[in-house]
Amino acid sequence: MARNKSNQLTDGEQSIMEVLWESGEASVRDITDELSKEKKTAYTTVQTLCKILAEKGYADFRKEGKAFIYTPKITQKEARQSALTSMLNKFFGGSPKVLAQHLMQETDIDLDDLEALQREVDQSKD
Amino acid sequence: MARNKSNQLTDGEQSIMEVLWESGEASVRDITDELSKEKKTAYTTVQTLCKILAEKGYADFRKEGKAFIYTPKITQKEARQSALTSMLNKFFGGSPKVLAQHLMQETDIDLDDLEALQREVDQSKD
DNA sequence: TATTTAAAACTAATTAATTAGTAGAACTTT
DNA sequence: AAAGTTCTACTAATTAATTAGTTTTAAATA
Repeated sequence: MARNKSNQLTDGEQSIMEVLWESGEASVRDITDELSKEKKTAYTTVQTLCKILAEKGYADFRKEGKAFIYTPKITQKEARQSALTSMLNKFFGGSPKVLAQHLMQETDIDLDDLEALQREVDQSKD
Repeated sequence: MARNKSNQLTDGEQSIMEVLWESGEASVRDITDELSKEKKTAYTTVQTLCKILAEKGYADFRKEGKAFIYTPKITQKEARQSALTSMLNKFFGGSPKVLAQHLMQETDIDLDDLEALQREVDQSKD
């Protein structure tokens, strides 16, 4: 028997989505060039990953000339939500409080920051 | 070429660590029985995963009679820290503020809760 | 139009992860 | 001591993920 397909973005998928979120849309060539700034990446590697992203429903594509242009199908916000929920359940017993506690213990975030964030959150609800 | 070994706990590894954290130590039999309450799991599956956990440095073992007894080598807190840091970098651009914002938007946690947690955190620092 | 170029399509190799069966050793019980 | 139990060790099958080479196709240009 074998593993299930991960519903979370893998590292490779993530780095491509990052480019798509940043630029709105990008060809395989665009993505390859962008990723290669960080770490030399083969065109065909990106091509394969893009196809997988489309299969998994994270990206869409259209043909323009002979090249495929990919666009993100989920927003960064949705990806973050999904990641947050998944890690909440996996590591923190589903308790946001336990996560928040760790967050305050292990990062430089403090109450003032949180208050400011709360105001932003409240405003965006209107 | 192929993927790297994940430095994060996989789902299978996680579920075993959960048992070890809960009970302090457990034989393969103990773990198998515990996991099988949730989902029938073969003894040898647990055995394989335990071996991997030991290889990866997440668990220790000692022989008692003819059975191996496994103990956690990292604490749940350490696993949470590591997961938190990793997701912070992967999904939230390393920004705890962005994560906190999502946390307040998408869970029922609010500022009062966070203030209470902050007090606990402060106290534990003394 | 022939050649070059660039993209997709196809192929491939490797390791991790998941799940579990089988063989064999050692201990227990009758 | 023979039989049964239970554990480890070994083996194995399958899919996901990662990375990229080779072949084919189509467009651009000389």
